[in-house]
Amino acid sequence: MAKKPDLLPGTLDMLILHTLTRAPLHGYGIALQIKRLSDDVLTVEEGSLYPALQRLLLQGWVRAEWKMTETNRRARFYTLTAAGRKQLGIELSQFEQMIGAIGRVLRNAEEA
Amino acid sequence: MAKKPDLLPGTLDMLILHTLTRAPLHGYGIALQIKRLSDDVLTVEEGSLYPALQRLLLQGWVRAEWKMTETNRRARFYTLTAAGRKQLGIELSQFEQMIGAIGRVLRNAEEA
DNA sequence: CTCTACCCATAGATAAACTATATATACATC
DNA sequence: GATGTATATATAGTTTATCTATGGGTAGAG
Repeated sequence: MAKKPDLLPGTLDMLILHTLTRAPLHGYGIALQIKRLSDDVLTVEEGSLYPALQRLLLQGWVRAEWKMTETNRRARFYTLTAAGRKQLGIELSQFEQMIGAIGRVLRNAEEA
Repeated sequence: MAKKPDLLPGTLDMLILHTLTRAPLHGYGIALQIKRLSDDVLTVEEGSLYPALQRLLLQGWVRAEWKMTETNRRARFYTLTAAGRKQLGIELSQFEQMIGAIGRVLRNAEEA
């Protein structure tokens, strides 16, 4: 019926950083977790995920190391840095501000 | 301290369509209203606004006519069409679904 | 006659996300 | 030993939305 965007643009970095607050994870695991926690509403495509992780690395918000998974596969595990944790806080508060502002606009409804 | 995006990408069309549910408005008025209702959090730049209005026209979600404003100026007034109203409904429900999904992901907090 | 607020519009840059593709391994099943 | 599926990373190329910067123009106040 309607095209479904996979994500709300501008929120991916925040979601990834948040996902890493619990424990280090590899890219594939991050994508899976976001998908599952969102009840399949949010889907992180590979072509969005890996460039995003490169961005976060470059900014110093995460660091990465190659390890073996529980299922015995090579994977790159990402860990949130102190700077990343701070950045997450910034992004969360900006996001909430935006959502609040959009809510105020939308609540100004068509006259009763 | 942090760069402030003017809008959440992907939400502008929805905001414009919603603004027109009350009454026809010209572009400048739409931008002002969004800014004011959001307490200056959301700023619709002209370079975003007018291309967005062209998109909406092309999709048949609004129609436009030149009129004079109360302040005696030429302006293009946009009116929501039936299709636009329907589209607004679709975008609102998708937006709410997204916000809900993001909320579920973010609520999965760092272990206590 | 100058300044400010009002009004429209587009070209070009930037950035984020998507599609498509490539590579590769572990393990189960046939 | 072949085949398939789920796991895992990565990039090239496209699309699209938004922003920056710029251009034009008018009404009315001072």
